[in-house]
Amino acid sequence: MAQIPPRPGRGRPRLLPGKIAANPRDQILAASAELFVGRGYAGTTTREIAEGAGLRQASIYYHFGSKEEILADLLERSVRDRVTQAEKVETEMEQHAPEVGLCALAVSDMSALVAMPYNIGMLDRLPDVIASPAYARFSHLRADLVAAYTRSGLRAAGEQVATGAREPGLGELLLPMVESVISLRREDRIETATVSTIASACLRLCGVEEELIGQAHESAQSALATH
Amino acid sequence: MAQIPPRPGRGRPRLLPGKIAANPRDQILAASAELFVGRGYAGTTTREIAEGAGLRQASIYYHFGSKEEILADLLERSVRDRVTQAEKVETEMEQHAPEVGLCALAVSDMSALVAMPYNIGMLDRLPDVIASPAYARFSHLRADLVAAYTRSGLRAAGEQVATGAREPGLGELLLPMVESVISLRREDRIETATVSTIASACLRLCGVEEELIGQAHESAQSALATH
DNA sequence: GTCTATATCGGGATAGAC
DNA sequence: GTCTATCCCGATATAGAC
Repeated sequence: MAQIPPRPGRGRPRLLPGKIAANPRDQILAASAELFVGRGYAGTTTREIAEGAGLRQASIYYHFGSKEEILADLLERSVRDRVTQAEKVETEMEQHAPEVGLCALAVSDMSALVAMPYNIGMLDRLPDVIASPAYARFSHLRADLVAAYTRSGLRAAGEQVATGAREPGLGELLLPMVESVISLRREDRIETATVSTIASACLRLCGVEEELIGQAHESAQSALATH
Repeated sequence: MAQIPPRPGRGRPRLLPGKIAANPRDQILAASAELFVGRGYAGTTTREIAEGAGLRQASIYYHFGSKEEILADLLERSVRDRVTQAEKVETEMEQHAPEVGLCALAVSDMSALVAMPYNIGMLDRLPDVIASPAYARFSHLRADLVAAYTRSGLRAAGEQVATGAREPGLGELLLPMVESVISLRREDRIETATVSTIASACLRLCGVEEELIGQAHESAQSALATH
């Protein structure tokens, strides 16, 4: 916030100049996100985080009480935003055709995933993260997300698909597919064609007929744009 | 510590009686598999492995040179078998209809995944495993698997699907979906209905028409049974 | 072949100077 | 607010008894 130029008054000068984020707290979060996703939570050391954030290992503890607290912060950011956005899209799409709603949900969720720095959307799929006490406080958000996909999926699904997909919940099939967008990223970017392909796959998975898919895309796109 | 006097013999008596596996080496592998998948590789300690295998931490090093060597063993088992089986199924299905081939590939691969103890099929998706030097020696096998799915998928795909799925490779979409069977397991068992649902999803993803899907299942099932 | 004991190292976290 | 220095614990791996 109130950053006085590098005048060495309160606190020593930072070891490295700032990168993307302005304040050190966000730099720590950014570095942690990258490392947690790239090496796992347990596989990442606070020294590596410090190096990535451009300060010393001990300085992290001025901003966070523990390594786990960093994880908790990242987890909350990554999941909560997706859930609120998913439910918002869901209600906005009630007036549209079922397959349009599902398409919009998938597209907007993938956009959210891709917009997240360093693929932190996959954080809550890592075993060491799930095993962490920090995860328990956010696991219900994940369940909300699955539920949203199940609802949208069942609306769009043809009959034979809907009954066949009771076990497991349709959302548990759709969500991994949507989240596969994460591993398809290259260098922090994603082709819009890839997003379209995956969204189409979701519709096909629910048995939406081929002719409707293309149109659902356009409808979803414009519906999302207006809001 | 040190409250029980030791008994002499060729090697001291094991701390705990054997569980599933007969020999200690397999017990170590089994315990490691469960722990690696449940807490990540870096998040698992050799003490925990030892406890799970029913011996002392240091005794592990009679059977394996290092923790990483255990990981390498597990990685090789889990991926190699899938690749050989996938390519075998692929050639056997050349004479059948394209959608039957893809269905058979998906079903047999899921069977392999589910047959693996403790979901080790997901091992090579963990960041800390991928970051490990042990992984590099097997990453090409993973690529072979993706390639097999891409080939089978393109054969089965309708035209608009095939062109739309160039980027990313179709296999990179199909494989995560097939592997989602892992997280849908409950207590080491999986409903055959779940496998069918996912296989159907693969066919739909490739644009196979709804009427053909049911029959493809039966054909694939019987074709797999004869071999 | 498994144990006990321990060396050695690395990681998270704290204390206190500036 | 960041640093240096260090504590303390836990983790991997080794040595050697039995």
